[in-house]
Amino acid sequence: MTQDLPEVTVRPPRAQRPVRVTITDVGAAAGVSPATVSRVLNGTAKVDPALADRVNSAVRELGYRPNAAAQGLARGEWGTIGVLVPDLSNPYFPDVLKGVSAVARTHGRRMMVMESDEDPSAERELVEDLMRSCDGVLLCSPRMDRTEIAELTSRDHPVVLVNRVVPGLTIPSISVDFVGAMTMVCGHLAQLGHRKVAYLSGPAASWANSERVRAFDTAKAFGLEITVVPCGSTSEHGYEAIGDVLRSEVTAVCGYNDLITLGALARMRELGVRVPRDMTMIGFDDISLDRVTHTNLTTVAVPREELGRLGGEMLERLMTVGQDSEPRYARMELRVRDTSAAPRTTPRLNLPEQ
Amino acid sequence: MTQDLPEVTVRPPRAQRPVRVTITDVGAAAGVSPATVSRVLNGTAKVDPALADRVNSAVRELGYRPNAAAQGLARGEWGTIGVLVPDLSNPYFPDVLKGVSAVARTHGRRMMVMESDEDPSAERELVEDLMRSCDGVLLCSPRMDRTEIAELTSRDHPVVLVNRVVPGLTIPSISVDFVGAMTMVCGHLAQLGHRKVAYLSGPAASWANSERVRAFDTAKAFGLEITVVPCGSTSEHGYEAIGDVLRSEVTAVCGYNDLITLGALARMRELGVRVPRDMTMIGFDDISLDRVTHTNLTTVAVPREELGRLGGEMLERLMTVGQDSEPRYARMELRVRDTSAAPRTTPRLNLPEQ
DNA sequence: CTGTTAGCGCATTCAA
DNA sequence: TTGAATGCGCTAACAG
Repeated sequence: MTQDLPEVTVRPPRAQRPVRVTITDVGAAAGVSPATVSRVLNGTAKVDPALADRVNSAVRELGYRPNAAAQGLARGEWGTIGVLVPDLSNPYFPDVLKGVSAVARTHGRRMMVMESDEDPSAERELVEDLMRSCDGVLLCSPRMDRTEIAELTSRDHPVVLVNRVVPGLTIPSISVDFVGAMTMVCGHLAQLGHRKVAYLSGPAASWANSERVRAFDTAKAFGLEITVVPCGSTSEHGYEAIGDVLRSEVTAVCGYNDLITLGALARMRELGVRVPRDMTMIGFDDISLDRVTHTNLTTVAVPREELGRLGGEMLERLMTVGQDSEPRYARMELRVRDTSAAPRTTPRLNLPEQ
Repeated sequence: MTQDLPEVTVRPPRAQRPVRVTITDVGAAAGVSPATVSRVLNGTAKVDPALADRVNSAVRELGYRPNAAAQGLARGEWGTIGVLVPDLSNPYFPDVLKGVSAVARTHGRRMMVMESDEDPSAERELVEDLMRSCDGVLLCSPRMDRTEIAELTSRDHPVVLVNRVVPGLTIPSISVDFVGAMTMVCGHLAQLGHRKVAYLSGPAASWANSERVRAFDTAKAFGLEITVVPCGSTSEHGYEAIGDVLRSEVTAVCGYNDLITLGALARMRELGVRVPRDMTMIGFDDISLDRVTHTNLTTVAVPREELGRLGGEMLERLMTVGQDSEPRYARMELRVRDTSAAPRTTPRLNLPEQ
């Protein structure tokens, strides 16, 4: 030997991979066939209690855990559902996820989560990925257009839409009547005596946003004049967007969601605009941040966790029974609180725009 | 025929299951072997461009998507990482998830999410489930005790701890120096002249909480007297818990997190206690709700998304290189803003407790 | 460069 | 009741 070096000089840093204990190992240890182990573990068939005991001990001793991929392959089911959301930072979606997660576990399923980062063009690939790894998919507030949704749902893979309804397509969906909700808001404003209102709109690709906007046509009939201001989805967006609005003659501002409205509110306070004396502010979603913001925001309550639960249930039904359910709507509710009031001055007559 | 009923009277509502297009189907359609299809899809080996084209067309026409379970089984890898969090409603965790999700996709992995609902006894099973369906697992703020962590990580399955360090065990972890952070807070308070401070503590099983508490021993040496008040993790908890505190002589309140502190703050405002004039309030995490709350909270900034990213990276390394990395710490920072000030009155001398 | 073969770990036939 | 055999869909090692 030239050196004292051991035979194997370089041991490549082996990746930490589980030493797989298989069902065969368990069978061997318990002195039974793998099939019996499977039966004991799944309760698929009656097994001699004595054998069952031996199997169970072996399982415990070896720390055996069935390989989910193998089970999935053999059963033709992954035991997993997928959820796509636009943005995890938006408190709206974690609440939905919470609901989904709960029902998923109830049905013994795992939950895969993907985030599109508000990028419609990213959704397609993510959904495809979910489809090939999950038994069913929940699309939360998908930003893609109806053509893409139609295509994605045409492959017969269970899909449920949350927060989106695609007219003309019979896709199971659970949503909120956004038009109705925003109409209620407009009614509230009209009754208070508001005439000119600004709407801080949501993400461009958001269906929930365009639905809200649709409500304004009706509102017009009631004498409400609504200016749509491009905004976004975060409090920052609201904070930034409100500047121009203040230079207009509006007496009330509705935000696409609570975050936007609260952001705008913060800016207004900085500028000395008092709410609701000088300006009525209305949110959407009811993120129940009251305790945190000390702002009793007038808003529309959307049952986010329930949306998740109901969506999960629909998906479950779709996967097991294969029933095509109708679009459903969760209850929502206008919560009139402290940020809406009659405009201080009688609203001026509509002057011709210059 | 007795009736006009069709032959098959009752078609049992077949569950909607994907018609599985397999790699063999694609091969057949393209006139090549399944292996070749696999090769062009994975770029595993050089393939005649002509064949590749035919394969690609076939894939497109048939709408083929590889079965993730089968791939996982064949490759011995699921292409999935799992994340366990205590509570999705706590804005802290979605932010971490966002970071994890981002790096996961970077490495072509999917993300499985589970929630323990702050129940330490639920974690065990969830982690087991994650382990048998994911290549690696990220435990975020696990509530279980160190024994259980030790056991769970002893099976050689890649696990990374986020927001938790287990002394004595060499488990890769990414966390924040909570003791140091809280010590900075205490120093800040001491320098302002505070003597008696209340701490609204976090979830009982939270390690991050007990670490924060540990800092108070040091603080004692600097003359700070800190009362630990059981609280929780939500703004509601803070709102409820602050009542008793106000009846004591403390001049400053620290919360386990921003939510608690803001909840307490809301209650104090209701009661006419002015901040920071009458009371100094300090949070933790820096949930950057400023825009929303219009409260410039003095707090400790914790880089949540970065924690997720770094945790994900560590896990990735662990899975591929198998390198046992040291516990790492993310940078945090005391952000002194508008809710902390010197106590209005000179703090009274320490009177003997009665 | 390509096709054939042999598992991956499990559930589920089918016999015994 | 139990064991042996088969296949889920795919990748990888092997020949050609």
